[in-house]
Amino acid sequence: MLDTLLQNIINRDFFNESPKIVAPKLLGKYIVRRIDEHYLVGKIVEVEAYLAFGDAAAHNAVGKTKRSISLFNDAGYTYVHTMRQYCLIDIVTESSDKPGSVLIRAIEPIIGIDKMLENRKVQVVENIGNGPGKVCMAMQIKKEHNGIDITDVNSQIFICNIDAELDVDQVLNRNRVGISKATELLLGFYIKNNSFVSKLSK
DNA sequence: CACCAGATCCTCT
DNA sequence: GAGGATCTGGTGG
Repeated sequence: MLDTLLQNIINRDFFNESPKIVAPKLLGKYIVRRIDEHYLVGKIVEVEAYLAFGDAAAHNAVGKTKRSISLFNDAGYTYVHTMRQYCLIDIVTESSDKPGSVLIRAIEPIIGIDKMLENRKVQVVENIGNGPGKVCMAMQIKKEHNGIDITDVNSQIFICNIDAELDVDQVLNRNRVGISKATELLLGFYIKNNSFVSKLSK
């Protein structure tokens, strides 16, 4: 399976659309984290779109700053930032003059499950990656991975596609989680009946 | 320089 | 379901 993944890396064109288009397309794709010679892989089961313009919850809302500068890269680069003591990872969409992105909120562990359980210090597989901070802890994604090219097989992080497209009725839509601005926008997307999607705390 | 909100998570009740 | 841990960047004085 790993070999098949490595032969099916998603190219930049896939990400070169608006975040609200890219977000649902990313569901069911595989995020691969290479650490030296071994791999951690998770299926993306929940994402959120953050728009390039007019989105008060997006980190680009106040323009280009030290924190948000990676959002102004071209499509297919990472935007890793810290939220309190945790890291979160986005994929940048569209071209550099349109700083939108898609947050990876949850993964279903596929390869390297024992290592990810250890990274997360948990016993239950469902608790490995059901939250954006948990995804980064499980896959050992840190600030140093900000601004890297996820369409390059030589990168430490890239994204692959080996499954058929999800049926539209398998994708559900909801408000974004954990924000206080622009809460009315339905820019959260997740796979229906998937037990690895993050819980709503409220 | 000080303050404070924030795309979170964990440990209790 | 509530509250605390913990920390960095953005903003204003």
